[in-house]
Amino acid sequence: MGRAPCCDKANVKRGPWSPEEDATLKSYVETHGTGGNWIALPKKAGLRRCGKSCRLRWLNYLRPDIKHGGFTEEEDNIICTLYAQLGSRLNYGTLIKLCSCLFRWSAIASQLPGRTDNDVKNHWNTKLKKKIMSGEVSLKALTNNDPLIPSSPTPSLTQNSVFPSSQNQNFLPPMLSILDANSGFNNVNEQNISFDQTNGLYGPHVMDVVSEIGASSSINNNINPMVSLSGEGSSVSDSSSIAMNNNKGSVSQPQHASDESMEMMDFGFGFPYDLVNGLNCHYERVGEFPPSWYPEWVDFSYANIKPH
DNA sequence: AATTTGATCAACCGCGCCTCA
DNA sequence: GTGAGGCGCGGTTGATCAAAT
Repeated sequence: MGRAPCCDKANVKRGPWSPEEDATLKSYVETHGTGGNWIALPKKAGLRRCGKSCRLRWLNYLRPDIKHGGFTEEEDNIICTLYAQLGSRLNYGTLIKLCSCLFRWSAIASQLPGRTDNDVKNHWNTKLKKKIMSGEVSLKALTNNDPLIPSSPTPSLTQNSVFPSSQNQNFLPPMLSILDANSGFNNVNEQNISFDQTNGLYGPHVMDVVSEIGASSSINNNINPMVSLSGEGSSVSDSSSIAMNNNKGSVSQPQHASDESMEMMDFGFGFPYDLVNGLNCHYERVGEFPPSWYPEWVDFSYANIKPH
């Protein structure tokens, strides 16, 4: 039995908004505000629309500070830069996808005044991704001097965090740190995972491990991987942790190897395997991703990106 | 001129998380 | 502590328009 629908779908209008509906919604919100209840708003405003639809229309189109039109080159750069920080972290995971940790377009959008997460997402999927694939644009990590990056690592990580401290010269990059934490996965141990810090290359076994995660037969059935991100979706986080959790059903873990393991090769949100592989599993541009920088990278996503 | 293909983006959808009774 | 209601998120769909054939 699924959840109850948020509205009576038979009696609400769907599809494109008419200018009259826009005017009604805009006028109502500007006069009365949302009242903290989008579900009740359409009835009060006299609209035959779902509350969620009203909210989306307001946030993505009618809000007074919304920017319409093409993205500037500067905005593209910001998106690419932030994607390199946040997006690639997601790619590390296949794993993270497994763990239901969602990539946050809203975090990127929050750095672009007047842009919505929907805008940024569409722009990325339709234009930037293609530019990157064609080599026209490159994903570039920020430097430590970049104003978007904290000047020093924020004290946000708990002692239980699997992410390494800046002082640890032998840490693995994030993906392997995560893998390493999930000791329930077969073949994940110091003998068969290697990372050449001089050349910035993962050892050849890494992708085998990642692929293995996509196959339920290789996962210890008693263990459910879970990434717990405190503050997710609400406010700035002051801690983060990655923990193992045995609660069945709390985390989406593939139950059938075939489809899920194939899907794994896509690494989430349409990022082709080859590109992800190039970016994350072989640090050909190691100069742009100095290993000593990873801790800040990790911190950054939790401590400095503020949701709307 | 007609048709097909591709690009764009507004809108919908389902689901996880949060709040509150 | 629990469950319902609501919010906010990323993923996906589909309508529309432009370009190509």
